Amino acid sequence: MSGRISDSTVRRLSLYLRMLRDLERAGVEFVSSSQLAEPSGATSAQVRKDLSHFGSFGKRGRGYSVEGLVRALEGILGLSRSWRLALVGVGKIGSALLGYGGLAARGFDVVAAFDVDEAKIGTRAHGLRIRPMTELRPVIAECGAEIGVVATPTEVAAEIAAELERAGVGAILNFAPIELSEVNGVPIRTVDIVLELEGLSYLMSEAGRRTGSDA
Amino acid sequence: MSGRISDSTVRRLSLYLRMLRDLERAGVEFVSSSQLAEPSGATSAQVRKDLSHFGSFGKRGRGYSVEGLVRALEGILGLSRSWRLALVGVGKIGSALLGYGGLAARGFDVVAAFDVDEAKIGTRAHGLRIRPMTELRPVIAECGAEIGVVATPTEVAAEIAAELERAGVGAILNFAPIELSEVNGVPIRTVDIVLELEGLSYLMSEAGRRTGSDA
DNA sequence: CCGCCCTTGTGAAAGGTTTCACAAACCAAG
DNA sequence: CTTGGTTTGTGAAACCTTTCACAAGGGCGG
Ligand SMILES: NC(=O)c1ccc[n+]([C@@H]2O[C@H](COP(=O)([O-])OP(=O)(O)OC[C@H]3O[C@@H](n4cnc5c(N)ncnc54)[C@H](O)[C@@H]3O)[C@@H](O)[C@H]2O)c1
Ligand SMILES: NC(=O)c1ccc[n+]([C@@H]2O[C@H](COP(=O)([O-])OP(=O)(O)OC[C@H]3O[C@@H](n4cnc5c(N)ncnc54)[C@H](O)[C@@H]3O)[C@@H](O)[C@H]2O)c1
Repeated sequence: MSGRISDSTVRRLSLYLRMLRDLERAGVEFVSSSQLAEPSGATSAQVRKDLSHFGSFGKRGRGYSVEGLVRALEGILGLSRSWRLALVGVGKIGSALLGYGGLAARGFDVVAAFDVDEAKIGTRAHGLRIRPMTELRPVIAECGAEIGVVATPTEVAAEIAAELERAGVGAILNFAPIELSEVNGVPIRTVDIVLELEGLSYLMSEAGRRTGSDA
Repeated sequence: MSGRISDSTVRRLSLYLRMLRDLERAGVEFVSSSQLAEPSGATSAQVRKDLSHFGSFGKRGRGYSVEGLVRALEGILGLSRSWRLALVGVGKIGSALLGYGGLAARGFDVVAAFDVDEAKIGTRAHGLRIRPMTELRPVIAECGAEIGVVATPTEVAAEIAAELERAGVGAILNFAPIELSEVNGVPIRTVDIVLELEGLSYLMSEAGRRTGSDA
């Protein structure tokens, strides 16, 4: 039980949790691994294997208690608490995030926002005052933000990530299309839209080549 | 050579291409697999293996011609042409995308935008007229958009994706936090920010548990 | 209490990806 | 032309993830 857990397992656990919360809201009491598998495109064996890394949560013949498994997964994923985010770069993507209710709804609260643009500093975006970069360290220390969000132009993204790490965040979410290397064990996840589009481009080209050259 | 190529290989090919384009702009003529590996966090062996699925592009003892490999990867990834995107849902995320120069710069042009909101229909966002949903099919057919982008509320995301597919797009990029199942071989990539944050939550909790319980 | 049906938890097998390690190839210098 | 230094391309090995398949356990009706 519980060695090093793969990224894809963690991903799926999040998806299971989503479904379980829906089931809980709907008043369902028990769920089987195969029902749980469906929405995430996994198999029932995979659900059981994923869970087995962390313990034994089901009742044979009966399935999993929805409520019990929700609590268990929240514990495993660290979602029984809420997390505080510090956003750097209140441009197009940064503003979209500030206005996105889906974050707070799932326990991710943006508690501070920073920018270099003098015109933006001091103004409010979605109820949050935009602060100058000079306040990054003290404010992050004070409000105890655990996750830093990089939404600045690509050229400065690496520098901002380093700055956030020095300011004490425990993880970074990056929107700049650049591979940031994690330092000091601070994990970094990059949301790279262009990379996703290029993946789709490959698949479409591949499909075209196959149908085009077969005959 | 060339069986089914894994997702992670395609991902890395995109990253290699990015670096190669920078090198080309900088006037570098040759590059070795180890130089190419660095920025994407891969190993030189991985670079060579990735490329070997598609052919033989290097010169032993010398490395890869930057220009040659750029062209080769553009061909493989389908990036020697540009792609047309149709955006559905011009809200916070949709607007951010419309204003994002990084898409067009990399050959992804948003050529049509759709919404149900009467207040938005007819207005222009970043030079593009926002169209009613009734025009989805004819306009996509007419302008030949290959990629559909779903930026609507989660509740309607699946329906919109199906609509896009019926309208004839060859791939879908989805921003709603829901796992959409691909139909008719139309690939779907979901950008799920909350899932990324939950992955970070897991890693931070895990780190806490390890340092917390060890002694 | 018994027997039946159902579903879990999990070793073992299969399948896939990454790393290793080295022969083959290329260039440049002498 | 030969030698030496360098880097590719690639089977084989190591590693990791997913799938298989079944014994073990639990509930329920009789
Ligand atoms: N807009 C999108 O839809 C989109 C999509 C994918 C990726 N991205 C990426 O996200 C990042 C931001 O994109 P955007 O479109 O929001 O850009 P933007 O120009 O709208 O916003 C960038 C913001 O960062 C601020 N900034 C610049 N330098 C800074 C610094 N050194 N410190 C702090 N703040 C600084 C700017 O003042 C601005 O407010 C870019 O890397 C972009 O490639 C954007
Ligand atoms: N805002 C963010 O930063 C953010 C981040 C991650 C994910 N998302 C996801 O992206 C999606 C859009 O989020 P948003 O913040 O832009 O929301 P939003 O409410 O700002 O925009 C949604 C837009 O979709 C339009 N719309 C609604 N129903 C429609 C329909 N049936 N057909 C066509 N258009 C329709 C609305 O009129 C609106 O313009 C949501 O699924 C959200 O969960 C948003």
